[in-house]
Amino acid sequence: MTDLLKKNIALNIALNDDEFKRFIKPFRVATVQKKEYLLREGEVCNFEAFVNKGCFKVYHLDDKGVEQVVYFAAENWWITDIDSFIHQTPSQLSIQALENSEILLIQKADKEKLYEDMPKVEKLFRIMTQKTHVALQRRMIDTLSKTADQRYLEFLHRYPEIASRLTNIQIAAYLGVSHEFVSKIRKKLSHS
Amino acid sequence: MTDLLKKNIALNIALNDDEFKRFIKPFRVATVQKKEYLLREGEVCNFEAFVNKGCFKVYHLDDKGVEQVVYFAAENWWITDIDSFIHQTPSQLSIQALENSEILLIQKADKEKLYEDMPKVEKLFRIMTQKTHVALQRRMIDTLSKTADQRYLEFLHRYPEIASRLTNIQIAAYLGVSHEFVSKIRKKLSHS
DNA sequence: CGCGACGTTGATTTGCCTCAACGATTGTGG
DNA sequence: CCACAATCGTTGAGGCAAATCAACGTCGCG
Repeated sequence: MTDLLKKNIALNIALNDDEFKRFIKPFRVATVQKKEYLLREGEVCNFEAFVNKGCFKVYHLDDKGVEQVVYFAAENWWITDIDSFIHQTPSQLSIQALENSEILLIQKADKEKLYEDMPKVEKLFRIMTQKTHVALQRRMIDTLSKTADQRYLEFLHRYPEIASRLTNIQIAAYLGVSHEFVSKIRKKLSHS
Repeated sequence: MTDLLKKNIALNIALNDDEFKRFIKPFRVATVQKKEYLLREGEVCNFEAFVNKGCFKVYHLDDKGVEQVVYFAAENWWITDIDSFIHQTPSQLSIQALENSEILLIQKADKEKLYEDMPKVEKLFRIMTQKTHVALQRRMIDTLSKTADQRYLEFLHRYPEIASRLTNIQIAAYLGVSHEFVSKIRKKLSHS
């Protein structure tokens, strides 16, 4: 149940068995059905979660009702609306399951207790946030400088195992283009 | 010399005078002339810096030689290439002074010593990275969903004191549009 | 003064959107 | 298990946002 999380953490810091036990204690397992929401726009996000199984989209709706996907989270990813979580303000994002999923949930208060009790955890989340930030910075540069064709290929290449589980519509909402145009990109790429 | 930094830190954590003294010790003052580089693409970034005076751009050059500005940093901002800094790999970014500037520099090794000696510093930089990440996430959403006109206005509104010190060309490189188009946006906005 | 960086404007082109129609696939209730 | 609805994918026509290219005026600075 917690093996995947243990491996995930080991990528960033070393915890012995006892430390991991203390770390894992405040987490609760939850199952989420496809199309269910973990968070809806306007709610305050008071959790962080690790995806054990399944897939989620974290997205924003603009004034016209168009979706922008901030990120997808499949196995081995963490999900939260970091803005709402930190400031405890109403979320501008929604989080929805794209498949029947299983997650490990921790509440904000419990996470802060972990920070206090285990300095290593402070370090762990600092490193995780830094890595996420680096990835977003790269995506920002790509979005500013590359065409939709290039970004589509880039996305397939970087997240092949996630991309294969997504619809064109979902990928389009990540790239910031219409799904019709994604369809045309695929056609162009297929015979070339 | 270090007053601005002291205030900057106080926004995120509380340090007493002794703690601040220990914190500030590894920092060195440096002056950087306009157009000088703090970091060039391909170099490894082994510093982090706090801007006391002046202004910098952190940017990437794409294959065609077009600039994308990742962010501007004026007084009270921190600068580093976080990717290169963390992984100690060649930087894909450059950092250049846009004005004669003064900064407080800390080397990577010294920063890591601070993390070890002062757990509060670990927390400080975790919070700072989180805030930066939230801002970048918002910018990502805007870039995906809004027109250049809207993003131009948004930029002026969010960073008025920085925007007024920048050329059209620099703002264009931040928005991801041509500088000619920024000129046309300004014209349109001026008589409306 | 003269040069280089910046800003403006117009003509043309291109990337991508919008709308609409239709086929394919998936899901669901009877 | 099938029928039918809903969702998804494809394709085309037309339009708009923004790029590109080119020309020219302005400003600051060595």
